[in-house]
Amino acid sequence: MPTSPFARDVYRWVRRIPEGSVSTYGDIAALAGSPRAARGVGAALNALLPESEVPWWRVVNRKGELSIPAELGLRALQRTLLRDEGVVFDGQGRLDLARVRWHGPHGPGDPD
DNA sequence: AAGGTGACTGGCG
DNA sequence: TCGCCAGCCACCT
Repeated sequence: MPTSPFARDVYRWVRRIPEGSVSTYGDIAALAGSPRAARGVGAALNALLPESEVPWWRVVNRKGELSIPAELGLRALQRTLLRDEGVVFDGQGRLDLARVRWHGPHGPGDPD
């Protein structure tokens, strides 16, 4: 349910993140055409939450951490969903972006 | 319709 | 790397 053209593009790109991979707010913002709208990506994802078909849990911050607020157990849910896809967290609750980061539509394995 | 908020980031010490 | 800070910008009153 895109409420705006921007949100529609955000969902569109997030849907392309492969299972077992993640992307960052900044990367999605860039793909959506607004490189500086990383916060906007968060706002767009926040507007859909509960059981959307959009894999919002595959979006993390630039440090490989979960930015979603811990309240409502959403943080734990995201961690669980990612773990179930095989995404590994290190001892500091972060994931190795160099290894699980999705390289976009032109990256290996996802030619456009 | 104007102003506040925040699931962000890059730059700098 | 880490913490802090000031832009940024889409969302929601």
